[in-house]
Amino acid sequence: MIDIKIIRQDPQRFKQAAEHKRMSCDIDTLCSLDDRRRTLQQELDQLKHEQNETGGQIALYRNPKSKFYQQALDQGQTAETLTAQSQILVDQMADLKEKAKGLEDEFREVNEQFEALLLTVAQPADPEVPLGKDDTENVEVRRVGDLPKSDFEMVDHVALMTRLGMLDVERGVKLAGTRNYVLRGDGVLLHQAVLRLALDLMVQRGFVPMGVPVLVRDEMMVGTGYYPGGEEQAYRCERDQMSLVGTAEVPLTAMHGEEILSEEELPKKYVACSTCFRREAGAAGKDTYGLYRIHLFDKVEQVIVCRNDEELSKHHHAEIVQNAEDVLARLELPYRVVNVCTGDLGQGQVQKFDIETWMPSRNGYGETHSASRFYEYQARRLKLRYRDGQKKIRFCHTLNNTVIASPRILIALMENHQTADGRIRVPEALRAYLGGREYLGGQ
RNA sequence: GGAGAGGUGGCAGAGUGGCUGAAUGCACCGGUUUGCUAAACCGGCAUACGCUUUCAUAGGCGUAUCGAGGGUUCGAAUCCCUCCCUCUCCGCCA
Repeated sequence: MIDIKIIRQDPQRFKQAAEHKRMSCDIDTLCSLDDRRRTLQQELDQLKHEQNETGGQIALYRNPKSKFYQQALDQGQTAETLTAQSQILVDQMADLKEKAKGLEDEFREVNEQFEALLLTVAQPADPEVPLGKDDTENVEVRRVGDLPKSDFEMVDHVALMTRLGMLDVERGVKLAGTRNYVLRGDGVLLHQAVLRLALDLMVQRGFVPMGVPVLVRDEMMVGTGYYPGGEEQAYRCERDQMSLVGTAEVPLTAMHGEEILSEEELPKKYVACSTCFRREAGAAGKDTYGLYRIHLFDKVEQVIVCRNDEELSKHHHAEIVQNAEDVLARLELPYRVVNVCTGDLGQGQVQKFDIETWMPSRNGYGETHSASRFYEYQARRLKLRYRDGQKKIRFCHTLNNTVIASPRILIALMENHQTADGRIRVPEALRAYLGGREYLGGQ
């Protein structure tokens, strides 16, 4: 969410931001609603003030405990005469209330519209973000690692894993429909090994490991920017007004919502491994094969909550990208980092770097990581604040990135590390998590 | 799921209709005193929004907020209703 005061100062900037992100937002209507809202509030405050004053005076005449009341009695007034005098004020009060009623209704309505619209204002992208309409215009930042070269016919992950008894797509679909799967045997062990490797690395780097709810109140979805707008992508439990999260970013970021942290405890660095649920609505027919686009997966996610300082945010952004790259290095996988263009940015994101890992079966790089920084966009929605050195209350900045998401990463892992004899070479760093095995399959 | 208890400021804890944005204590910040530390004493100390003074820091005024929403009343932390949450006991259960 953007501060309305900043929008008011430079509406043009936000119109353009929405345009670049290919989103629609009626800034003009928002501003006129804001004007109306403020006028109404002033009038209402004034009326309320008069009511409070009048109420206070009535209290003098009607409250036997007040000094005024006692003095009046001493001066020969009776309870009856005092009550009679107060009646004039009570009548005045009725007038005031009558006037306020209409204003209140209008205020409520205007304010509701205003708040709903404010939630849809896009955060302007960083100047470093390339202009572009969609993911085809993302800009490659760097490529790391050599692509595998083989003198044999490479097989895709589904064939490999099925043959090795690691994956059963058919039964996954029988159980839960398309985009579902059953992992088995080494598939499960490898999946867990990769997650654990990622988690351990993050803990080593000072991130606090967390176990968080994956079914959360809708306000957390709103607070992190997924709602309104993303309802179709989430499994929502209407009965309970709760949603299954598509990423642990949601609970990790929202965890300190409504709080005022102290500056010394920042930055908060969290890592959580959680199950992620995605409906993939609107993706029908896209990436239907294999483990690429599935409804349920596990992901180790990193979240940083830091001071309200753009340079600092950028610094942490680089840090969380590096963390992910280091995981891929340990898995000995070739990847590239892309600077995501404006048209492919989310509403609240200032900048996003995707990491795409080489997937031989796609003959290309496939997105495996996504690192975003939000500045105070999420924090403002979540009321996630801290007290700075001057004791001023400020909104935090938030950032997040994937550390590893599996089974998607298994596509790259299986395919890149397959051998001529149909086995899978286990990268050095992963062996400790697989009982020291150097290969999966064979024997 | 059944029965009961309860939700007040950073924390503890008063407050059952007006003088209560809220006693008191602790914590915290500033000051005085003091070889140092501690103690003692004095002062300050919620959040949000709007208006306003100012170059700005920082003020001033107003409104709202005692879990949330609605109601009764001239007036609600206080009375009534609904919901949410926490705790205790019982039942069930990974």
